[in-house]
Amino acid sequence: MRAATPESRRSSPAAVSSAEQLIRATGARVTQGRILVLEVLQAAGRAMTHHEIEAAVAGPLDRVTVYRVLDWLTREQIAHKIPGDDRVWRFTIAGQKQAHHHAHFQCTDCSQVICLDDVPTTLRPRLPAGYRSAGVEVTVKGQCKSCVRPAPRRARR
Amino acid sequence: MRAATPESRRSSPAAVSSAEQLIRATGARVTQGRILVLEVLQAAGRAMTHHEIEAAVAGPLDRVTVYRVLDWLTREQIAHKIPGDDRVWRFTIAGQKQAHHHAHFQCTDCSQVICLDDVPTTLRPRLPAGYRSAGVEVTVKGQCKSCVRPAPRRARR
DNA sequence: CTTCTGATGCAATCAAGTTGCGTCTGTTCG
DNA sequence: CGAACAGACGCAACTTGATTGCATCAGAAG
Repeated sequence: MRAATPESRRSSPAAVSSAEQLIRATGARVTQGRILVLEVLQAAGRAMTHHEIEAAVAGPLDRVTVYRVLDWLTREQIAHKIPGDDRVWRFTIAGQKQAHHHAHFQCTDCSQVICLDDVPTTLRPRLPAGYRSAGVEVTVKGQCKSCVRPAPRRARR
Repeated sequence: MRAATPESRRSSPAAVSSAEQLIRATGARVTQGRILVLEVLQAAGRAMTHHEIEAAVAGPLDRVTVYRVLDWLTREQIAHKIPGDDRVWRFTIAGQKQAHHHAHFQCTDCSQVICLDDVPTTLRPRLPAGYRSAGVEVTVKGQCKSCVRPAPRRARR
């Protein structure tokens, strides 16, 4: 799975991930923080909060750095920033099919967010005169797999 | 438009509003704070932040009281709590047609939110196995009337 | 009018997120 | 390879929307 990069300067055996390539492609600096955070996001199949990401990152990365990396990833369109019902941002890797329209699912019990890729958000709502639409966000509310049957996991707050 | 209430104990000429009736119907106490906040929400045709509501209320109501009234209104299903892109809650009166499905519009410039009542949110997205849907929220992103043409009003923050 | 429950006001507190600044480190260039 | 520079990082302080504890006040019932 080795990529075209000439040599791995890092000792980690799983080095030169697609994360690193993705970051390098932007032309910006390829730093440890960016690689680690992006790898975490890629590994997770769901939207993660800043807290979760910070905890999941291997090396100890500063709170603020994680915020800044996430902000940068969002600006670079690599990640996607989602407002939740608990006033906490969540982030996911922005896949290509999620370019303009795609839907999210948010659990009303544990606030977890996942992406729903196969939702045809073809509806074109009628806006009041003078308003301009730039896209539609669809969020399905309900209970996730983990909360629908067992005792609901309450949101961490 | 006078209601069945025997006597208005308040000096305000426009007394015994539908707000007061609505609150009385819940069986809970009819207090000044609740009336004032609900009247503000009813008068506004859009979603308001806590700040806006506090400013719009006539008598000086404590910050915390406004929070608590809004919380109560939301629990009572009279109001509707909307998470925005600026980490600020917004509230609207929950009309009957907005019972389960209805859409919001949020301006990407000034963060203002309005309700779109006539959006047929008939889409029924396919969820992963084990997930249970409890409703769909549709949010249209774009520019509002005030921000589409003149210099954009930046969000208050 | 009295009583009682629950709403209110005030102050303190919380937590997610942001900012300023000095230091460190990728990257480039010689 | 080593120096130089811009940009990223770490730390601490700060901002702000929202929440909580507690003493007091005020609807509603009797």
